[in-house]
Amino acid sequence: MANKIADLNRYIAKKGLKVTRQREAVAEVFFAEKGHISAEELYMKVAKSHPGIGLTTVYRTLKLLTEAGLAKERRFGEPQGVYEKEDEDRHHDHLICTRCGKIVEFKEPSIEEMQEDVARRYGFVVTDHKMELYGLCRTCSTA
Amino acid sequence: MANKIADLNRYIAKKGLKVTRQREAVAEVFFAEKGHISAEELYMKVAKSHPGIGLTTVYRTLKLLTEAGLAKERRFGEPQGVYEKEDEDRHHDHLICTRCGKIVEFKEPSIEEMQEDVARRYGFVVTDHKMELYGLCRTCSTA
DNA sequence: TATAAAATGACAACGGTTATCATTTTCAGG
DNA sequence: CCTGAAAATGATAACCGTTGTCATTTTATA
Repeated sequence: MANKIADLNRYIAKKGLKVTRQREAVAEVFFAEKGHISAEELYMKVAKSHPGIGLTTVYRTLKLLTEAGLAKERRFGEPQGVYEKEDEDRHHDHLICTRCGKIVEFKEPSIEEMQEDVARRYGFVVTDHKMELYGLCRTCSTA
Repeated sequence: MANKIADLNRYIAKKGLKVTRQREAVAEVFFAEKGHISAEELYMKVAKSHPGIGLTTVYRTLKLLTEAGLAKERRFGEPQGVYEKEDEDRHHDHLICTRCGKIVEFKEPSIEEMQEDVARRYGFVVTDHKMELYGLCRTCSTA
């Protein structure tokens, strides 16, 4: 967490940019998040501890975090993007409940292998992937 | 193709809606398409043979086609949505070249099985899924 | 053919995101 | 420490894809 901030500052230094209170505030709240968060949501959470920080700055910081490889933007069907932490433990996929909106992350290494396999057959070199399963979670399917 | 139009008209009748020249024109161009097309692109193609048809009508027709189960909206990371034909041969996935933008469709039944399996472990009932592999196509990776 | 219901097209409005720009802040170098 | 150039900020306007509005036209049923 503190090291995440350090990672960000290292990236900032490397790019000749500047460390600011606002960036640290946004990054801090972002890294404290568990799952996925939209720019708007993050903006409102940040506002609680650091009022005055603009939505624009939140967007800019999220873009910076993404460039630094510390965040990843996702889009689950809707036009609104959400961001998640990009940690060492990457390449997870998502189960999305279409009724309550719950999102569960999972990993399945054997699927990865199969993906590589398929890609090879079509002459592709895979650099990234996205897999989303839509359906009903336990609660919603039994209710 | 003609039967696609027939399908659409059947859906229109069932819903108590009305068959119009505009809808047929949009549907015709849409069904003649090979891969994925955005509303804007479709609008421009339609304009060639049927000038005067508005972008709004194209959007409305695409929505209608989607409701009828004849089209499917997709979003490949970008905010702009694209539409593809939804044929009997559904549940295919996508390989997307991040350099040239080429999109290849593929099917891999064994991946489907695995998806079911994963979902079951998390108590989910899967109704739909999306899998996208991003990378470089043969041309782009060798160039 | 008259009529009610629905579709159209032009345009405004919307939501999420990005650009603009004057002002403030950071951080070298002296 | 200062000073100054480069960059960041926040307010706001603009943007883009998409949807709503509404007066007018078209469809299809009686």
